[in-house]
Amino acid sequence: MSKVRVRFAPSPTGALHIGGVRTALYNYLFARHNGGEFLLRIEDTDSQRFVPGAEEYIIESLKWCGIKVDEGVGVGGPHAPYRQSERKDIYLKYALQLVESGNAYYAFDTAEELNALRSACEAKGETFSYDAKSRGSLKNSLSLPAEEVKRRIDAGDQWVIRFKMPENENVEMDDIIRGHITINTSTLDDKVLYKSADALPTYHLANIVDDHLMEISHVIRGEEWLPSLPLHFLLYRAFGWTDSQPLFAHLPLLLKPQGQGKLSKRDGDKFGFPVFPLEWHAPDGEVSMGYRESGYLPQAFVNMLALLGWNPGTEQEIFSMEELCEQFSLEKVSKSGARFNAEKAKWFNAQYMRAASDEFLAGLLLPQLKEAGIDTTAERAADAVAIIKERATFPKDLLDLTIYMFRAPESYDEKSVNKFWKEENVAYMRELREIVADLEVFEKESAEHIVREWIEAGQLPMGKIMNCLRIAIMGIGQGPDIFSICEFIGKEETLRRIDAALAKIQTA
RNA sequence: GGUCGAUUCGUCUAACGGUUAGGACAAGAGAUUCUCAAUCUCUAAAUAGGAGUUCGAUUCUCCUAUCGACUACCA
Repeated sequence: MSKVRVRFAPSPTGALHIGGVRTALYNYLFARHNGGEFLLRIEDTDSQRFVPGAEEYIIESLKWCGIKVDEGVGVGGPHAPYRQSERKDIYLKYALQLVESGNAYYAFDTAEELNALRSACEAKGETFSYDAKSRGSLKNSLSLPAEEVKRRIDAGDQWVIRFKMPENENVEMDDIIRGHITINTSTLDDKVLYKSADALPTYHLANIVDDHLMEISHVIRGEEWLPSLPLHFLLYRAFGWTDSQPLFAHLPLLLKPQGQGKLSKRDGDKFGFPVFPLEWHAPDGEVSMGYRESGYLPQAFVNMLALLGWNPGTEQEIFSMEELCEQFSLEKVSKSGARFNAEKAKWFNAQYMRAASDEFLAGLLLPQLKEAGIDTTAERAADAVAIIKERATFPKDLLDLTIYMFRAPESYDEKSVNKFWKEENVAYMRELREIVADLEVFEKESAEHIVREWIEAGQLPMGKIMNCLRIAIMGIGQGPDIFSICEFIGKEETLRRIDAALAKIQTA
């Protein structure tokens, strides 16, 4: 097999949604798995829909995900340029080649004329199609005399080049994911390949020409392209490139979490969770949230996305990018569309949070502490994080989970106080304060041992005492092991907080 | 409407014609703990329907239903 070369070829018409990111990811994984190359090509042949900033957004998204581009926009390469708008000069030649070989023709019908025909047909309950049946009665180089065609072109009339779809021919195609597909050309129309108005090709032509020129070996793209696969097969044949034609794999679509239809860019964040990898500022001022800004770790995001439509057939769920590269195969991609589960996405993030090193998490916590007016060292932050990291789903949870380790409570949770801070318990707290004060070694294990002995010896109410201690130290009724926190804040601070609680809280 | 595609627990999915149809998220119950999470254990939960092929069908074929994509001088 020739070298594996795949491409991700988005159109810069807005932010890349997670379906697009998944397509890029699968292309990347396939390339890595096969020792091949991953290219990024920008398909900006629609000048009408171009959105400023979209290309930068795409590049930044891939970077954040850890998807490295080997060749293409942003990195260059032997087939540069990789932006189709910068390649516009090369497409006309290929379009004309098709006209000369009889596979395409000039058409002069205006958009208005065609729209009128469409509405007229619709009114009759029919569908207009520019095809073998209708092309003879429309304005094109097949129906018009040669002089007329020449005159129109010379006069600067606007024209397009359309593919001349063969009549009643079965196109036999193979798709790596979907298997064998047969389509009869009679159901297809004469697609526009090139338009003189902006001297730009349409997707179909540009795509085939560039994939050929860039020596693409596999086209891995969304299922929405399946209906145009026969056209693409026929284009390869018309150009005489069948032998070097890439293999195709059409990925199942990502569906809207609620309602119906495929996920789209316009879905923004109306579902209460992001559909974009990064926060997106649309030109109209609308801001949509991103996975990055919502606190997802890129590894968790990639892991979650990889499993949406693919799995290796084992029960493994947590994969590093390296493992994904190693195990990915198109044969294991499922055929049906996937609706994804926001809860599971959170679960993945929590898994990566708890697996992260204390130092890494401390790096996330430190700025939050600073914001809260707390100055501490990276070591202290790492120690704090070690105590609570399996309780965090997102980086932003870290502050709430550790704040009481750096700052004595300013108020005490009313509900907990009412439940536990009773006269008899407060008496125990006074005793406990003295036991703590007498401790020579202030360390979790030994302190806990001594306190427990005291409780057991006096057959005291363990739960009540511990909860009161928790209220005094943390101000709230829940959290991690209380002795770990006491050890963290130290003996002096522990005593200070107990004294403060004793002085400040009214008995319930 | 037409063409194509898809259909396994609520969701993501596993099971190269032979399994008590497996796992994960979510849900429920229990264990554990000083509390809350986490963790562990358990429970409930699915082959869209109907024909056929076969000794045997989640798996192959056909029909129906449902869902989806496409049906632009958009990608």
